[in-house]
Amino acid sequence: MDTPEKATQIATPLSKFEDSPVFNYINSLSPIKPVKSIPITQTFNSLNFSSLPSIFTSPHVIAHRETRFLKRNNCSDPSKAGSCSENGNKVCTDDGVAMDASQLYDNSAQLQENFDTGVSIEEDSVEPSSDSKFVIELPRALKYDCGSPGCSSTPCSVIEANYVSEQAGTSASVVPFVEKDSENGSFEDEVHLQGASQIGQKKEEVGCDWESLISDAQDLLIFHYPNESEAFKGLIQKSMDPGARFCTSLVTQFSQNDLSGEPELQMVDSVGCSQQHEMMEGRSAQPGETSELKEINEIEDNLANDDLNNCLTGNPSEDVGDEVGVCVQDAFKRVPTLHRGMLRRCLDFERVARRKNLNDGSNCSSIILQSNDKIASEDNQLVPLIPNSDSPRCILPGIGLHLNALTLASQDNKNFKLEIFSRQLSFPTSTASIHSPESGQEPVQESLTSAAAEGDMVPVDDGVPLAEDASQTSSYLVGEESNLNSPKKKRRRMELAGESESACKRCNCKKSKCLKLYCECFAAGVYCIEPCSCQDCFNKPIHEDTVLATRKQIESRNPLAFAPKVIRNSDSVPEHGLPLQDESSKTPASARHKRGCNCKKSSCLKKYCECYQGGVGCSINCRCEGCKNTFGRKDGSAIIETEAEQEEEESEMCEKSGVDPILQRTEISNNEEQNPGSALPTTPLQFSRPLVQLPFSSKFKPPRSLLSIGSSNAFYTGLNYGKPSILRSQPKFEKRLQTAPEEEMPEILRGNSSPGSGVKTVSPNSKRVSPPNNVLGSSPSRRSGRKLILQSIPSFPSLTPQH
DNA sequence: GAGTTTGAAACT
DNA sequence: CAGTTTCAAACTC
Repeated sequence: MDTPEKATQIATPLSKFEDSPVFNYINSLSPIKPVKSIPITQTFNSLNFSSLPSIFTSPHVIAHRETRFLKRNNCSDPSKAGSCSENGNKVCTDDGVAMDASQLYDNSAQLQENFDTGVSIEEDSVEPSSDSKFVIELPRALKYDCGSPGCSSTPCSVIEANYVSEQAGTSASVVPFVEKDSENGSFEDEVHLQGASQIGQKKEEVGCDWESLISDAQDLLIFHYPNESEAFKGLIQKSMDPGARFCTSLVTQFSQNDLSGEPELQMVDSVGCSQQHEMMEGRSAQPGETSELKEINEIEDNLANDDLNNCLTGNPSEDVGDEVGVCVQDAFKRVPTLHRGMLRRCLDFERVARRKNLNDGSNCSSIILQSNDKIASEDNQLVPLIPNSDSPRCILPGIGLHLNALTLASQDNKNFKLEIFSRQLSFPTSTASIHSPESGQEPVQESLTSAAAEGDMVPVDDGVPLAEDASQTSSYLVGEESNLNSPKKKRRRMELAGESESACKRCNCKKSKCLKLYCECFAAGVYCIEPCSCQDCFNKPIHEDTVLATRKQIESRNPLAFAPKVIRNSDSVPEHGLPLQDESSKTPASARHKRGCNCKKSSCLKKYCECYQGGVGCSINCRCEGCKNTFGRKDGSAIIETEAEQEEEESEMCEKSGVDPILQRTEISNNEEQNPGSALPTTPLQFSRPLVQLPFSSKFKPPRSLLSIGSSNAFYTGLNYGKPSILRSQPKFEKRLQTAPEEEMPEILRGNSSPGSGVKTVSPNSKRVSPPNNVLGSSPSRRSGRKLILQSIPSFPSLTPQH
């Protein structure tokens, strides 16, 4: 449905757009004329698209944001992607209409990321309906015009056109956004009307774009990170594709505060402009979302900045894209050059490799290519790539950072955020969408959230255990921020602070050389830093090659080794649209440990238990004994966590009171069993969780691309999901679920040892296993499990259709 | 801070 | 795949 409609839509929007005086004006300005995108993009978009949503949704609460990030990133990415990978060509080649979406898409891997970003953006613009699109485009044009004077409208226009086409292609994929877009559309319309006069708004928009850019830039930074400032510089200045430059410039601006703030970057003009345009487009495309994304990006940026500051006083590399910075400068000024810190910690080993590649050729492209290579092995991987790219930076750092930033965000950051928000606020719907973090913006967020109401809004579960993501992110922050002397203290502090504590990963390895998963830093995909008490540490940039090689080895053994251990459902749920579940998703229970724990003595009540440590409940995948995980017991399938949790709690209560825990457990197990099976299918959440886990846990290896990504654990999961089709990320889930569990589900539920068994119920809990069989048929007494199951079965199909 | 416990990771 | 060993975090004192 997407493609055809998109095409038509695109055409309409364009036509409309063209009709608009603004468009005409832009056209006059820009030498290049807008080219309609190629259908091919759609495929990418679709792919990316679907993947993104699913990915984001499921893994972590943050995932939503991430997804948005991705989207945002997409927006920005497009520019980046364009600049970086092929995009670089695009962006750079303003002249040559580098914009070719097709080119961008050409690189599948690149496409994934790019697509994701681009798609989301495009989708927004396109999907929203011709009107929305139309509106979006116009704003873009305006933005471009206003935003980058030097760049002149022309590039922008071209870009826009390209985007439009692309968007059209992608639009289908991003269904969800469409609605928003539609909303935005009205808003945008206004913008258009105001258009010319709205330069100030443009700035704001630009700021948003910048934000997106920044986020992108962060990504870039991350990529470059290994190289550190030099890498940045090199990437930015040298190879930097326009897009990359753009991003980098943004980043640098952030980092450096731009303070100098001079719009030096004329070089960027064409390119930069194009990038900006792209960025702008991204924004324009998704006014609301973009704004959100921007906010997120900003947050990330802030976080990154903070982190960087904390971690490194290091200098960001040089600023390249001052131009962009100029517009954005205001907002970004605050951002110091924290990137480095981020970079340090965030190491994406892969990225490092990418950087190398990038250095060789086009930075971005090379990076993408690498990822692609890895990913290439697996079709879906492309999608993963995106996540990966994001994940490392965005997810781990980004997300965590965001969260942290929100909470920790310096006043400056807050101000910046506030500004952004205010700006966004100007945009009715779009602004609402903004997720911004909690920090100062809460009020706004609330309003926004109410408006958006979606998972995205659901900010992160900072408080609770986001599991790795959060931990990682936090870790980064923490690591940088708190350079506590003793790791233990630090850790404890972290713990005290919250789960994020885990984020700061400081290792104390003595024999592993920090090259094994024993090392938390290595496992998290970050380099060891001073705070670490490790001995003979090889997990340092100096030993980058060794680290990468080791990482590859480990990944070869277990592609998911570096994937996030905890998978969150929340994202997926929202998409599906189950409200209740959404909430449940918020709960820790919603998330599940990828592999599950194997606790025998800790009762899953101590940090020995990875599930507990990750702040998630135990799942079917767990083989723990005497599980008392307060976040959710095994049986309590994540699915209906809320209920399950309640039940669990009740059971616990009973236990405490003297009731047989075992009995309860059995019940629970039944539920779990039921849930597992049901969970997958039934509610989005349910299935999302199980799905997520199942695929990985059960299948495990699927997603290699993710692996390649490495650090991007969270993303990883998302990636997997993402692969499928654009919209279908969920569907994919379903498919996967279906493929794995789902199809089996019925049997499993009924006959198979356990639904979970499908996945893994496995031996440990033979107890549970037996019940499952009965579960469906037999008893089901209470449990929501049945309901879930029943629902689940039907729901599965229904879910897809809904989409 | 040292020692113990614990469970994941790695190895066989 | 199962069992054992290694390892480092988590925990206790």
